[in-house]
Amino acid sequence: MSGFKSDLMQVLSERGFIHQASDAAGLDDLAANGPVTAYIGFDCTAPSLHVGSLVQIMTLRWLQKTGHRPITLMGGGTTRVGDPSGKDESRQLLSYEQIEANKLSLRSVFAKFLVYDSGPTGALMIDNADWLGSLNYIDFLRDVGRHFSVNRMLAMDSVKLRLDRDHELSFLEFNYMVLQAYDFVELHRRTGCVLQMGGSDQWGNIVNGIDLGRRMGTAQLYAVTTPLITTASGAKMGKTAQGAVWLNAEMKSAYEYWQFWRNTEDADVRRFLALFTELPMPEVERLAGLGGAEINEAKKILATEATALLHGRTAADDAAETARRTFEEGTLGDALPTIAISLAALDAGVGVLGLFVEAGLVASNSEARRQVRGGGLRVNDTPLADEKATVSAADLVDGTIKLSLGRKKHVLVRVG
RNA sequence: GGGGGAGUGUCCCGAGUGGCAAAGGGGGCGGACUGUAAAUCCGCUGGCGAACGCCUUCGUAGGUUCGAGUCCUACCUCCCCCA
Repeated sequence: MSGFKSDLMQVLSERGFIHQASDAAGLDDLAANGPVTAYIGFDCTAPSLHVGSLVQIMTLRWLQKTGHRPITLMGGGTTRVGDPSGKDESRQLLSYEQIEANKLSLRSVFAKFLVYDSGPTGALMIDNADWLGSLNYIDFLRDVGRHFSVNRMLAMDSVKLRLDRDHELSFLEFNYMVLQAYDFVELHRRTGCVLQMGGSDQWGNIVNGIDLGRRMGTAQLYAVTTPLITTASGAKMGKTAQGAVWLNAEMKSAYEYWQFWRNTEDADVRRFLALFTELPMPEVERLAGLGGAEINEAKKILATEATALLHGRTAADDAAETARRTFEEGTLGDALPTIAISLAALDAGVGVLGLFVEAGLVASNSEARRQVRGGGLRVNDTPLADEKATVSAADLVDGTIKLSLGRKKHVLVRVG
């Protein structure tokens, strides 16, 4: 597995980032001899990235740390077309305004993981709308389109999936791979970029880019894909009941993010420590080797380290401390989610069902009712037996009321 | 253009003789057991309501009927066969 000369390939391979590589030895040589410029493309289909994209971001981070230059390519252009890879139905087209809004919202996250400056390894943020938006159709077909064989395109997994299942693949989407391939060539011309990385579902698209590059006379280009991260139980990473585990702080607090990692399955601890923290590998091995209940210590470290990368060390420590107080001492931590309620309303008495809805712990009064019947709701750690109950100022403990759904989710109510 | 088939609880897949808030899975949430894990077992899984109950829901819009997911008409979308 190891035996790489370059720090880049050595690190990526030993930490489990590499799923496939087009010419690992060639890339290793290149990376050992000087800075390599590499990019990963990001769709602008949502206002935030979620943990599913974290592998890609970490890949770029390691790339930069080992002395190379990362490019985050925003798919401002390609998102207008829509990537059919891995989807068996086409998505709703997003409006240009939506795409722009998403793009702006995504940017902030990258700056936490990468250093953007003008130095030789300074990261670049580029938008493929810069060139895709102004393409001339005829010129594009003559220059780029002639290098694509429809025969081969039809054999691509992303296309075949749709055809085999009799699902529609629009001509629009059929062009996606052409545009992405062209991106690679264009980025090579503009920045000397020779490596494209991405999730394993992007393999076909990336290799197409390499191919197009050869036909259009670029230098040798390279591909590396990362494994699709699923939990040991087979579930896709990043989706929870509350929705995706978002990276933007306003959509997922540091505390909730910490909790997400804290609840990692035992069998995933080693893999996740390697992928989502920067702890040295010997330390990762030591932590992953902890048996029985001790593995919980490793999970806490995983949670704190992963949270620190995204939200900063202070917020991570704070989240860890809040969790410790909440779960190990049974007291309250100050990073728990909080809602405010007016003193007047409290004096009048507030129905518990509505309060749990307001706290965001349940979606509706009906759901709250059901949870009460199932014994899932607690006020100040006392199981709620009566759905008609109200809370008042008398329930304040040190100025707060603690609402809980299940063992793990807590929201504090404060007067304000 | 002609003929045939399909669209179901807005998470997904899927049964459904005119009485249906609609079978069954998966997923999710909660409970028990644990280590804030996994596995297992149990409960819940449209909204409002303290409650009898009321409202909304089966591609869309009309119609027949005491009553429509189910029957009729038109339309939309998709699939298959023929041209």
